[in-house]
Amino acid sequence: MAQRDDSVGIIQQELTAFARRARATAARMHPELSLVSYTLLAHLEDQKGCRATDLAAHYLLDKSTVSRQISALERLGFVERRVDPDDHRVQVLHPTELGAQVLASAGAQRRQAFTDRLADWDDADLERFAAYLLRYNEAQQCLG
Amino acid sequence: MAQRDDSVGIIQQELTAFARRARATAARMHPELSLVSYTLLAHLEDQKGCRATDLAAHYLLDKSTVSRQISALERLGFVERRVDPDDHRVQVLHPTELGAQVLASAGAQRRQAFTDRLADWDDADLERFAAYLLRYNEAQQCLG
DNA sequence: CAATTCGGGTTGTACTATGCAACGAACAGG
DNA sequence: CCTGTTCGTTGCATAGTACAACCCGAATTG
Repeated sequence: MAQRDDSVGIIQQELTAFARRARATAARMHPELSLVSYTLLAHLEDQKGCRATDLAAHYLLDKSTVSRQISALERLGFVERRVDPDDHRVQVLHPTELGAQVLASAGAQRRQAFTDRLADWDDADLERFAAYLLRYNEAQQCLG
Repeated sequence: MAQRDDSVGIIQQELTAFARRARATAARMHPELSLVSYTLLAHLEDQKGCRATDLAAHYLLDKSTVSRQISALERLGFVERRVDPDDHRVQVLHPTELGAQVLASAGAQRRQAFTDRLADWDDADLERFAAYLLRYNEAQQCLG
């Protein structure tokens, strides 16, 4: 049991340390797209467009926060709003061509940074690490 | 190689998703100690006291940010400053008794949340996951 | 149809976290 | 001493965030 507790403690500590540095790391990697903007824009691309309310629900953010983030992204020309013809309250958000490019570029930089950092890992370890993270985050989703 | 790239991509995505939620999660778990305050205070306890500059270097923060965070923690009575007798520029920071209690309480809540979330993992998986996270973060340190 | 409620977004306000630049204080070496 | 370096604080600016109050359009209901 002590061994198990140790493992949990390390996992807690190391994930916390990572989270603590993530924002600054993102800012250094791609200054043009903050971690928040990156995740919102990536979600829009994944979902092939969605509403501001959906983003708020998915990232546990207040709708006002999302509204401002989207305004900023629109000002930068990274997202565009399309009013839903069936319900004029709703704006369906999509990345613009430019937004998609910037997102791809930031994504490539993130990917490269991770590739470098994991360069000396062997394939089997990488695969298991990826599987563990997936499993961990799936469990987290369920807690709301 | 494709398999390897997939693994890297998943690791990038899942760590990003975790980071994105960490702040809000911490706020829900222990409202009296934000993620930032928690990590700084925890580091002080781990290191049995250290300088503001050390905290800044470790967490990639500006020294002014650390200065203000420490001021806030001092105002709350969670840390105390001891001027180094050998160098009057330096303040060695320590958690107070109260700070240690609050830290222990927040730590217990974090620990419990992780224990719950990892309840159905077997010991060997936990140990390997912990080892992977340690290895990952060690590599990150070196890039600083 | 009119009135009410509901859902999606925006805006006002306030607060926290953060960085950069300018500074002050103290040490270190000539 | 004078100069450069290190540690920390403070002034200023900015981003991210929440909450509450609001507006607008849609749905419901009497």
